[in-house]
Amino acid sequence: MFQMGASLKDIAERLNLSKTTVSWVLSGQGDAKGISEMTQQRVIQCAQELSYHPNLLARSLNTGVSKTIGLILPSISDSFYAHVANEIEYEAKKEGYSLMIASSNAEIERENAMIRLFRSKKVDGMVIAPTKISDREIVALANDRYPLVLFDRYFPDLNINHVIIDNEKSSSMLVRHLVEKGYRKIALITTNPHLFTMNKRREGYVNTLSDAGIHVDPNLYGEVPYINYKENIKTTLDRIFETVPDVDAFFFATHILAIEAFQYFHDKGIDISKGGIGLASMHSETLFRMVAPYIDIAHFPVKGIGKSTVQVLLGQIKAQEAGQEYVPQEVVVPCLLDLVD
Amino acid sequence: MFQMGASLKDIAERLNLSKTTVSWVLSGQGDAKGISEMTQQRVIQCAQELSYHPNLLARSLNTGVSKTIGLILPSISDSFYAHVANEIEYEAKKEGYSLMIASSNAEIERENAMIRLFRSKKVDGMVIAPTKISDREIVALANDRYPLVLFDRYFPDLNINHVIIDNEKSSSMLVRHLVEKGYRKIALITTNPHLFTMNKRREGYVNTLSDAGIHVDPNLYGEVPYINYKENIKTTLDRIFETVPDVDAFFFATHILAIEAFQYFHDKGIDISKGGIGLASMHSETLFRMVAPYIDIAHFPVKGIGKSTVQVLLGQIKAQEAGQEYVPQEVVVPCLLDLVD
DNA sequence: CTGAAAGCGCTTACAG
DNA sequence: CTGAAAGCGCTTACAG
Repeated sequence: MFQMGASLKDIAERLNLSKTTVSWVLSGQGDAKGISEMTQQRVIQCAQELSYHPNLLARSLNTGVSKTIGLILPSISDSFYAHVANEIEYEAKKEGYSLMIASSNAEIERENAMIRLFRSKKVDGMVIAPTKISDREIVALANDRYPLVLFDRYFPDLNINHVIIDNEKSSSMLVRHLVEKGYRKIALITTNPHLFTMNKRREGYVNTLSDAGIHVDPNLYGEVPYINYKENIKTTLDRIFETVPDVDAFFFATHILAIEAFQYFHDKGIDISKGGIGLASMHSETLFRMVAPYIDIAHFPVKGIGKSTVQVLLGQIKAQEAGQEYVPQEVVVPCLLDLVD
Repeated sequence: MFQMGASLKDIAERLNLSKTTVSWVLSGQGDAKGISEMTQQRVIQCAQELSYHPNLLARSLNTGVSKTIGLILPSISDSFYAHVANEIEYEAKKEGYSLMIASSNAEIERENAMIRLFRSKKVDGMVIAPTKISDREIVALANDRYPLVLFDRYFPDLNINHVIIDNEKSSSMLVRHLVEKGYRKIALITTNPHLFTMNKRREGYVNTLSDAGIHVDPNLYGEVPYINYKENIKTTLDRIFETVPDVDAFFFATHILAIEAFQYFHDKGIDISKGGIGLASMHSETLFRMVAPYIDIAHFPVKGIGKSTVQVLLGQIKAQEAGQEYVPQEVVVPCLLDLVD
């Protein structure tokens, strides 16, 4: 070890006071407990001299509250998750909570391991963007009433807090706008269709086309496995262009697919800087607009997701601290539509 | 509180064993301590039934080791920092460490507060991308021999671990390549010049031009204050085009400036998709290449930075655990050059 | 106005 | 092969 640092006891001994007294003044209860002004001064003084840092582990062990929340994401570097993480950290900090963060790499056993670890580290609650439909440790958390909120993805049949976006509505709006602009052969490019989220986006697409009396051509549907999607998307697009040569628009169920498609179009000499081909995407990235000036975008509300997520989590923590029965919540945060004519 | 969960004591009582015995088998020392096979089975069995989660706070309090490292970044959502964070988390996890993360928003008092908090939370060490030249709490950490490594920016006069990139060399290479391609009026766009990092990049630029016998025109130098850089860069570029109308190339000391410049060029009708104007940038982002196919890039080695950073940190932790004197290290990770002819 | 004591859940000499 | 006891650094009734 390097320097272990001074403890309450050190200060108490040095000042010939009890640990109790020192603890009280250092935790701001000096006046409340009626500690004399002078004693308080001496304590504060001494704490500074010894450069006292309270041991929050000891406090947490005692109080059962760690003032820490655990965040588990498929990846920290993905720009969507990174932005949400940033918001969560900001909101948590405002309420006096720190953040432990871990990525699951979309591997279920990693996710499970991280959940167990965070439980053992006694985080007060967790925010998780889950990897798979339902799962052992998440179910265990829920059963034990461990404060928990899911986002991005969730399990319709599990009664757990979750904050999601208005998947169906936003994709409906995007597709409707493409239709309004005159596009008729609109391809849907999506991934991991077992995800509830992706399904909802697909429903939005299908329903909107049906409502508009447009045939939903299965040949215009492309499903790109998440693993190796950068390669797989090329095959998918090739196939669509082959089977439906007059495809006139593309709707990407998530921005990472759009990015790869841009590259594909570029390589194929398909110009997307003009308004020719119709484009729409759920979420975007830096420079999206410059590459595809006419793309319609439903921006994920990262701020709203981060904020709701923390609010809901703290709501559960506080309710349970107060011994109340807690009813899990669903929060739907609308996307910000960015449509171009 | 929700469920407090079972403790060693609960298991011990239930099995009529001592906490010692239970602790030993659950921490894998069963065989070493010669606990009978049967007892071990019973303990493990019971732990499962009670769904025992060891309280790592208690362990840490006892052992003085939290197996946690603290990471402080200007921003979690910035793509460079997010990628480094991802690597750090990965490397740390491999070694059994968890990550606490906080953003300083490039505000010095936030940074200080987070350092104090992490000290109190007893992280075993910290990785910081500091905000300002030198600083109270960082100096305090160094004085107390607290395991610490700085990255991205650092203080030449403080003897602290740091991992940085080959700023001067990489910018030299970029500028030299522009010169080789025939550009002569190369503007340098930089920010926060008080940063050691930015200075080095500027030196690379200046030296390379001088060596090539090219006049270093102060009018070609643009310094964009970090605060509100998205607005400020426009003024800067306007000024350069005014004073040096035949400027033929731009070297951006960091990618975020390049991104804004792309927008500026686009708005001004300056086409960068052809090879006309010379471009170079330290680091890049998604879609960079599509927007500016001919830009020369020195990619920041996020993997290398993440890896070195935890290696060095763990090196210090282990050395000090072993009671050895530790000498702070400097690690320079080279950028990956991506030059286009 | 201040203190002695118990306890949070672990680990680890020490003892048998 | 197993246990009693002290201690990590805090907080918090309880007592005076």
